[in-house]
Amino acid sequence: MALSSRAHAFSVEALVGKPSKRKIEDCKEEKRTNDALEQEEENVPSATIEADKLGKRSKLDSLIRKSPGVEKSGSENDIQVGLQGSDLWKRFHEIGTEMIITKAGRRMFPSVRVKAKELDPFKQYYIAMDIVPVDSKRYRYVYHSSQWMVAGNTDHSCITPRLYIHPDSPCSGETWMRQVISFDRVKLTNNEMDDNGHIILQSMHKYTPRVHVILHDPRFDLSQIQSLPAEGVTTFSFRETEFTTVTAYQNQQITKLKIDRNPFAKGFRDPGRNRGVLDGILDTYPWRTPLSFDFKPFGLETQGGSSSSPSSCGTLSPLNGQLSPSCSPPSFLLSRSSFGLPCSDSLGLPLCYKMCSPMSMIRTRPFSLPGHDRLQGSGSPGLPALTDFPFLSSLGISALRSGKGGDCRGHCLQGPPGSPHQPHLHRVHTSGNVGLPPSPLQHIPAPLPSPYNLYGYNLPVTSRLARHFKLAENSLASSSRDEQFAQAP
Amino acid sequence: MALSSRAHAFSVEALVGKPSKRKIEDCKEEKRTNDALEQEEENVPSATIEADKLGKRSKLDSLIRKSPGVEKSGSENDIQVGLQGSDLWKRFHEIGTEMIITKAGRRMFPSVRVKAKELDPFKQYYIAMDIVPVDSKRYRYVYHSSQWMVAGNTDHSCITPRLYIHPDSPCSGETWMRQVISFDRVKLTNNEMDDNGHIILQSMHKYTPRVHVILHDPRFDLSQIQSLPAEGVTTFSFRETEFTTVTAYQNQQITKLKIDRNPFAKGFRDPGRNRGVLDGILDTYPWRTPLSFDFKPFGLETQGGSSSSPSSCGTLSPLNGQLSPSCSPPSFLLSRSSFGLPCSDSLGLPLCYKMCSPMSMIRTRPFSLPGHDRLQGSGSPGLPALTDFPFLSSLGISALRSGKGGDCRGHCLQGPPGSPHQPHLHRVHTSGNVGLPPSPLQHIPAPLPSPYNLYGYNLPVTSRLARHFKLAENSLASSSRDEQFAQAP
DNA sequence: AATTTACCACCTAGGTGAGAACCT
DNA sequence: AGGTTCTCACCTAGGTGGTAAATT
Repeated sequence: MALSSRAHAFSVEALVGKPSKRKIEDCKEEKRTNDALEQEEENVPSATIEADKLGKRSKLDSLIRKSPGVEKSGSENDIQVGLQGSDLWKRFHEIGTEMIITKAGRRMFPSVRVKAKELDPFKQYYIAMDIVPVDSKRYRYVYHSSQWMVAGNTDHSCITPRLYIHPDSPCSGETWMRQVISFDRVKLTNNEMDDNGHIILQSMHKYTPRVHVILHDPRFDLSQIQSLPAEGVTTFSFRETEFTTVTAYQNQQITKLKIDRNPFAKGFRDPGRNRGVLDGILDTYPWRTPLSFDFKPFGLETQGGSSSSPSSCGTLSPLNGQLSPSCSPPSFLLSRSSFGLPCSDSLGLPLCYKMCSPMSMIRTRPFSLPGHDRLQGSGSPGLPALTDFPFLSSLGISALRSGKGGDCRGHCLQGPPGSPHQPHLHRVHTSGNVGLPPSPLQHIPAPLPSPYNLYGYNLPVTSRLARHFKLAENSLASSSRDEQFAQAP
Repeated sequence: MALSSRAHAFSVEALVGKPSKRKIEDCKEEKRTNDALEQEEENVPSATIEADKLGKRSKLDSLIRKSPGVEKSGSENDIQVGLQGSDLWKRFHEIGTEMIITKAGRRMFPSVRVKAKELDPFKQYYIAMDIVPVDSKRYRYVYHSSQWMVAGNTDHSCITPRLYIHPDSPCSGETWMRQVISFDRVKLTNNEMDDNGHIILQSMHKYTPRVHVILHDPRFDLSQIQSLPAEGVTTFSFRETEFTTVTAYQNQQITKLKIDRNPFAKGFRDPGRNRGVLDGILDTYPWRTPLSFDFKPFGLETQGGSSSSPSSCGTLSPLNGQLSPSCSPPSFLLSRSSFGLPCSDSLGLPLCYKMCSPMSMIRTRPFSLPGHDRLQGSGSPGLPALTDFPFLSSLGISALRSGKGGDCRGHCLQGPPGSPHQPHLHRVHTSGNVGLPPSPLQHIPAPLPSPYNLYGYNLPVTSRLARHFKLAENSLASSSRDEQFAQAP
């Protein structure tokens, strides 16, 4: 093991136990987290759902539901988003997830990958991600106690998170639902002047990613998009994806888990560790803990397969209470007056647009640079973010390209400073063991994990091995999954 | 030099001279090619333009032209598309371009990269590429004469070329025009059963790529796209991009040039060759011949820069004559009754849709796998092609994903067998020194080539070197270009 | 003293033509 | 004998955490 000497000095013994003691947080936040964890360990969906009901009601009511199976009772919005790879996320969360941020931008590991259900197959949607502060605290890691301590306060209210629009947006509901929606290529940076379209975060702070499903109404002329109010936004977040930003890993257990699970860190793995042959294979496929499977009621869709498993899609009873309002971050939603006028970056490479005015819009077609976290994103590299706003030129604002050229998919929007708190927004948190019965297949033993349910990257599966796994997976159908689903209230 | 022994046995002496004797072709084809070459050597635009006037007239007439500057006189369609890297293409063309095709799919080198002008900035366009046969001949390479000879006939009429829709489609005219539109990630295959969305070609045949600019009318509802007639299609082709398909290189000069210019073949370069330091640098940036610059009247746009050089945009007088009709390939245009109903691939991975009925349509939003040749495509890897047709499910046809997952951008459509010849189509070939005055900047010496005008790939430019080049480029503005422009009649 | 930065070796992922083996 | 397929070494391109130096 090659671990930082700093972490090594204090946290060696912590490597033995798996779920380390939870970090110190203010009570409300702590409670919220523990609630979520309990749910997750019961293998039930856990997601914080924020929905712009105003827009949703007017738009989604008009959806022609053609999806077979479950018909929701009395809810005008069935949209469900499930976290993929929640097992791995939970492993990190139990320790206290840390994410490296660098000036040049660093990918997340794990990355956010979701599956969507109950979208209208015939409607177009944008799917986007942002990362919002969990609280207004600055943290520091105390090595001798292996804990994160509050180290001060930060005012996030003047910073609006950049929005990363999935490069496949807009896309039909049918297509979104058929795929794993991967945000692999999102990069985090601590450079406030970043012009690469990366998500800008402050180090030593707690954040949580959010996923937004945005209905795109095609009736509006795309060239007049600046006057189109954004409607039909449903927002999801998953407690286990919360993390603390760092510029160097603090907790040695996090380092170890990252090295173990991130294929790109394979060079740091200890070859002398006692692992069997199967262990080695499974490390290559870090999708789940070796020989540990959990079975969710949501339908499995293999990456290459058809959506042939309509499996019982449980529903969540919506809880309309505000979730720990004093702790919830200054969130903004992609709703009316959230999308705004993008600003040209002063550096001449405005790959990430900031919302400079509360002007609502839905982009016609994203033009992105990083471009590579498509649906079920492969591990291929990409480059940041340029947004295509047809109305830019009419405002004398030009979107310029990165000198590094290349890809143009994936990009960030950023809200105006001072506007993160939208008064008309509310946050709905679904919790508890509600409406999601375990799959009838959940007790079927799975001999091997499916290579198609793997984490994030294209894996070095030899054709022979791939065939083997493919067969195993097909026979298992919907039994081998690792996801958490949530449904909009 | 590591060249194939086969080629080495016969073609060594040919390495000395640069422009080898032209291959043997039937007269009409040969004339056409020579015409084009003469134009190119005069640094004037050379492109074959095929335009669906029927659609174009009705649609483009309604464009509100907001683009500043040149207003075309009496032409209802100003669209111009210029080939990037035409110098390199010409180098290959002089020898007789060969493209490797493999079962798994092989990229083109050079790849097709274009710039578009005079699009409506506020309209949405699809930009697509296909590759059509130049003739119905099968060729074989005669080593002792270093020539391609006709070796038989082939009936291409039952094969409709797959259409590769640029992964950034649809995109606003403004955005398209701001970028180099790169088809880097197109792959060629000889596997007729290909399910990866690659372009299927026959070995030992001559082909030419075509670029299509397709106006997307946003007034049509995207979910009803199957009933939307495709209109406003303008097609461009460049004579110097013609090539012969091979499974192994035949002409040693081609091998040499590929190795010299393709960064991925650097491992085969001869380190002992006599080249100066500058030569070495320039080989890394194969955009143009070292220390040889040509200056075109079209505006330079650096990859990272703004479109700040409005330079005189000449126009081409359209020639409405049919171009060597007996030789022209069974081409199909993306016009009415060209787009059709995509078919699910029998292999379960229908990443490339074939047009099975003469039903016209424009896709809402491409869903692609290879996904990586964005505007000014980077060298990042990607995966083939899945198309998102919202109406698929209503027809009981499902688009499935590749097991390799990952990217979904870039994809092919294929026309129905037997329908490649559209009776209402005509082909317009612009030729000669028409309407394109040389740039006033064309005699400004360029000390170094711009790293932003490079061929295809993201280049290993160190930050120091990049800064150097960037400065040089900025001072040169529109003087350092390598493109051929054409305008739709 | 805490945190950040720059650089590095070592990975993943995939694009080259060479050359041997294979096919027809 | 011509043409194709497969594997390979050698590249490009870029994602890891370690490490030491720099910064605050």
